[in-house]
Amino acid sequence: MDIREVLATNLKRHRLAAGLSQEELAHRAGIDRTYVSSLERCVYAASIEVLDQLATALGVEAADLLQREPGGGENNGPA
Amino acid sequence: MDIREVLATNLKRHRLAAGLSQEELAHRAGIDRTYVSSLERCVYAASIEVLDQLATALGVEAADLLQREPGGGENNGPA
DNA sequence: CTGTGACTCATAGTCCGTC
DNA sequence: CGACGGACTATGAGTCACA
Repeated sequence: MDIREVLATNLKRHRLAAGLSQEELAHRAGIDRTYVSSLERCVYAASIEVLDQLATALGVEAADLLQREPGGGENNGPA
Repeated sequence: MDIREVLATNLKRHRLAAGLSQEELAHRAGIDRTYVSSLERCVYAASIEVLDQLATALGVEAADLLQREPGGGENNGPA
């Protein structure tokens, strides 16, 4: 599982949990609306700088946005 | 406190804890020798992709490298 | 409100050599 | 082994128009 997906998933989860639209989050984080969209669609591997901005705008820690889900991208074996 | 400093500090701490040189870590993470040096000197704001590579090479989670130190750049709140 | 292609600019990331 | 500068390439960062 790419780290981008982890970020995209967590970003969306936290954004929805905060009851914000992509536009609202983008506005709060001081970044472009379409950029947030791109991040949630794994178009980019964000730098830690925007990661920090996003986290602050969501009221969480940067590390929270990189927390991998136990069972989310679970791999059932090659068989 | 810049997020870069947090990364630089944690990166160095974990690298030393693992008993690795910058060269060794760079080799294990599959990234450039001088890049690790630059990261520890806050020259760049790494993307989450290299962050993940570094974390894996160190045997920790990407989120661990972004964990802020309580007491380092402590801010007493906006109030 | 959100996804997407296209585009420009900045910088992340590599390679090389030196101290 | 680690800091450092330069040149280069790949990709992230930021913005617009349209569906």
